[in-house]
Amino acid sequence: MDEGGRFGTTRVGAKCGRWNPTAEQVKVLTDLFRSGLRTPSTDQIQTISSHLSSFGKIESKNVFYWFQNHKARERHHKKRRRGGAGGGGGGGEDHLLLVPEKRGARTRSLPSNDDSRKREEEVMWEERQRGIETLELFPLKSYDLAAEKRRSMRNGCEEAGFLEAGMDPPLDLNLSFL
Amino acid sequence: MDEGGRFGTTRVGAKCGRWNPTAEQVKVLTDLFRSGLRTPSTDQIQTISSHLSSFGKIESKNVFYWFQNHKARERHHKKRRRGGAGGGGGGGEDHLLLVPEKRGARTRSLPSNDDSRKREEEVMWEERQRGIETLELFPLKSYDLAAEKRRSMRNGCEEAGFLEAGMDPPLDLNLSFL
DNA sequence: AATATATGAATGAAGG
DNA sequence: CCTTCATTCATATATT
Repeated sequence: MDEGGRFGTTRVGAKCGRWNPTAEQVKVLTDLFRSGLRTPSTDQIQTISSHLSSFGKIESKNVFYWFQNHKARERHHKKRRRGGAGGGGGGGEDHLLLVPEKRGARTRSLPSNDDSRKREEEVMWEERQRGIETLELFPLKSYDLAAEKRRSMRNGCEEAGFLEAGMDPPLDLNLSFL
Repeated sequence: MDEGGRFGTTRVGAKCGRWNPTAEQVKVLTDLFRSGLRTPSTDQIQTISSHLSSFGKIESKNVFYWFQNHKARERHHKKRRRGGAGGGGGGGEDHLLLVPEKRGARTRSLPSNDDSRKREEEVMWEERQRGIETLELFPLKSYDLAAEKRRSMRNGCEEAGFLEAGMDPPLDLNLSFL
């Protein structure tokens, strides 16, 4: 059937688990995207979400994920371009007035002139790596916890399946090693 | 499409190129986080990593990234509210025994061994470390430890009525609000 | 109904 | 720390 079922607040598959954008919401989001907006700031997300809430339930994270996904897929979507299905509804005519968001204007407003606060945390990690790499090989201490578990695979991608099957993990959360 | 994703214990199906934490690993990390640990030191990272290696392949950087991501996202989830995800599979009780670190024994500062290189960045970190030195006791807010794995997705509709913010959004499609 | 595709949601990894 | 990219999982929807 056509996607006509998802109009207004009467969406066919509108369950509670997952946000199902209405056609209007998608349209606005798409317009914003086509206008150049790719990574909205927190403030913009809030604003967009508030305005889009008039068309149905929506949260800020939905807007955040939408742009995140749309941007990521727009780039990797050049190969298998297929008809718009699912939420790709659309079809509508409306003009959009959007002011182009300047890149770099985030909520955090990182001052560009303040270079003194330029802490090199990357270096921090690099230094950490150096120390860890040389330490990770030899045993640190003795843990009774290590003897508790009998892991079957330490090498390879597939882990064991004794965890989530419904049984409790064989370990007791004794984290006193810290 | 292949849907053999997270079945059983871990997210089997993921490739080996990326760390795929097991349920136990996530549980331990979550417990540590709940205990107040936010920015583990190098020592703590390597210790945690060593212990967690019993449950599967893991590297120090995985622990480092996990805490970084978890902290950042936990903060965002304050506003973004997460949807139906994991469901707290297993989720039993978790008794955590954390030995408070000795005050003054800065985990980050390497002992007066022969550490000749001391960056300024570390000083910045030290002041932050002080925050977690005295965190073992005060109760953290309830963290959603239900995000470990998604196995029980048969959750009923939790809500459908409470929208955030007002119910009187302007109907104009003018997106000049940005 | 079964399969395929689109897309929402989550998170590991990395950059700055 | 904060922001962003890349992958992956999970599910709604379309198509056959």
